[in-house]
Amino acid sequence: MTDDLLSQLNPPQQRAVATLEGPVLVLAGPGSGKTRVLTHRIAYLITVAGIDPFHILAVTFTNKAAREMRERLATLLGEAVAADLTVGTFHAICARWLRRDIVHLGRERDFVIYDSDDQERLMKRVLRELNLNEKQNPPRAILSAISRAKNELISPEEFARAARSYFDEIVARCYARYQALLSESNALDFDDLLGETVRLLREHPTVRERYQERYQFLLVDEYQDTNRAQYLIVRALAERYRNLFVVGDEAQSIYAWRGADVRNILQFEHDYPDATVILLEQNYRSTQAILDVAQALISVSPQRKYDKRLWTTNGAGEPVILYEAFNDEDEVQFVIGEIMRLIASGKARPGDCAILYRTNAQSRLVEEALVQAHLPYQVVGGVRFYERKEVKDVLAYLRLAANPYDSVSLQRIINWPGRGIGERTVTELIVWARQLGVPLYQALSELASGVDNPFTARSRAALLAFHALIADLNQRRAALPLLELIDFALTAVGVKETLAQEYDTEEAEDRWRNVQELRNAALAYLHLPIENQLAAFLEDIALVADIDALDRNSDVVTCITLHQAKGLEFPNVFVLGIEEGLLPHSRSLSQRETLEEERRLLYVGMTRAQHRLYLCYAAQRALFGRLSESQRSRFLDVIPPHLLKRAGRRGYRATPSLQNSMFNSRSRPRSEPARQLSRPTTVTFFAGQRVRHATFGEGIVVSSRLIDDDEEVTVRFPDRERRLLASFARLERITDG
DNA sequence: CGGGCTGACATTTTT
DNA sequence: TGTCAGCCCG
Repeated sequence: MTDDLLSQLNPPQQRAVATLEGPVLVLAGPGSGKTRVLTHRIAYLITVAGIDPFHILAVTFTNKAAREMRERLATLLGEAVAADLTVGTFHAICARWLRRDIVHLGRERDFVIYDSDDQERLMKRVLRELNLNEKQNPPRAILSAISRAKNELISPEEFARAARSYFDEIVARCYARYQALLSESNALDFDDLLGETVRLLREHPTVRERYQERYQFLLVDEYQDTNRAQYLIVRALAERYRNLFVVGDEAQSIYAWRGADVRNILQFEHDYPDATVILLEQNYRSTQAILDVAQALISVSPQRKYDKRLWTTNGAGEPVILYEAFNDEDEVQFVIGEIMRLIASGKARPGDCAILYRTNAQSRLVEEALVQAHLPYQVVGGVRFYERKEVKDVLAYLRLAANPYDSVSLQRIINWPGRGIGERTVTELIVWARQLGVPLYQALSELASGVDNPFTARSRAALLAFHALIADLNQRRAALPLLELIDFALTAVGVKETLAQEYDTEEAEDRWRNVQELRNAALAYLHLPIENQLAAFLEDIALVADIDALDRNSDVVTCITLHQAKGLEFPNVFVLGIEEGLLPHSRSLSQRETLEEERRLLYVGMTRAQHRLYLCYAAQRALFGRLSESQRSRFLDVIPPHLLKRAGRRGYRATPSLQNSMFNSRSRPRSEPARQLSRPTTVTFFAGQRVRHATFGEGIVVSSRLIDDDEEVTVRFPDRERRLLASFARLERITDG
């Protein structure tokens, strides 16, 4: 067994697996087998060092990774051993710990977890209460400021003290009220799961020691993407035994925008001077051609403390293709055509292909084209199942059954289905509850007991009926198995009838199917004790990520954002929209750090590819359904041309309109002149476009093709069709309006 | 109170 | 392109 575990590994991997004690930092380049190292190390700890799996904690970046790791270990060591390990994401692990120990912080263990939609609803309520305008104070912006504060463990009071700007003052007031309402609702948001855990470990030495004793061996994956709170959790746990094993790659740090701090990994050696540092540089995933391109891109990155040099024995492989498209439609058509070609020639199956993009919005066009081509596919992300309205509405009832103080859920369905409680009445209820200083649900209870209240008899009756419904659900929770509870709720609420009434037949059926799917998901929880079923169900739903649903076993094309693609690999990878403003994204251009993160994002995308990598960009792209010109990304300009094989509209460069060229020259910093490859300038036309010719007048473009470095455009003029060379004809585009 | 219409406006990435 | 807030009317 021991020999087995090490014999399949290269020397640095072996060191990483066999260095059992003390802090270890593994810098693992993409495709260098870090997952294998992690699982083998755990197996080694258990079988060779005789460590009880009970004492091992492994933190992964996604639930899916956790599940896969546990499965692999079950194969290596058996189900029973794997079951004793603690494996999960920071959020899932913290949620579990808090269920057990949050009482030490003076809170209830049946808390609900608020997702970003819940957070936004709560923040809107806060703004209304504080008489703040939603337009001037966007809830999302305020929430993101609060999230940043929470990641740094800054309390509302501290935030208020440090506030310097007007915006910070606003945020400070919102933060305080937001936190009060969360607590009143017996709810935690994502950041609280981490922050409250830090507080628990900090403020309660006996609890901290208990966890330190339990988790004597710690493993943390994707360490470059941990935030301050996660760093503190790890530090607190590792304090005693110092058996801390972290794996990461600074070049793949892509989550600074949500609080990840790359300094955590860069300063590991400072935090733990006795750390063993291991570099994994042999790549087992990609061809040399792919690595060369990726290396060219990342070598320009300024901050690289650990300069890994990836190498492989895989051979050169096929050249990386750069496709220059007329527009986004053309780009997608090329990708589909290429996938079909690969499949037809037996070089690939649909499941070997992945289409990567920067923003979810780009997936629409891709999806449409895949449908048209009859290619099977899956889109990761986009409209999430558990965020669909009908699903969240039903969930709101279940959440109230678990915790009636959940005010966001209560407000969500207090009038769904319509039961005569309008906006006016809801506002009145909120104001009244605040006067009484109690959560909304308790205000309803007060109402039932007949105290003085501001409601009309009609409103009061409606509110009481609603209160009775929730109280009933809440009572049945303890006695009913989850499935029966759900069925009871669906019937009592009249969900099916409500959907039938709200939507036309087809959509109502669609939505009802989604509700049924939610019900099916509950089947997995029936083996638990009845009193735990609902809580476990709700918690898992709150913490699932899109990527968790990714199915690598089905033979379908995967469409996915660059962020979600981290950690995955595919034989054939297509990266779309490598254009200024999209990748790098326009929101990242103003700061060096955010811009560099975009570079790493593309690096992550490129290094997902095993055999074939296609890089694509388009000269025109529909944005909000409006056509706009784009320029190839600066990231492409640092790749030596000989590493790329160009395809498509070769030599194309957009002829910017006057407005565009003004915009471009202004938006590009003077200190950084535009890097341009020397390419002939041509003009691009596409079918259907209206054009004007000095002699022939107005016409419509029928088709267009490239001849050498010029473009032949066929245009139908009033008299007849003519073929023109774009460089001579001086065709003028006619734009409507 | 509820339904329907319109116009404004927004999109980065996600546990 | 799609969503959502705000307005009007029954």
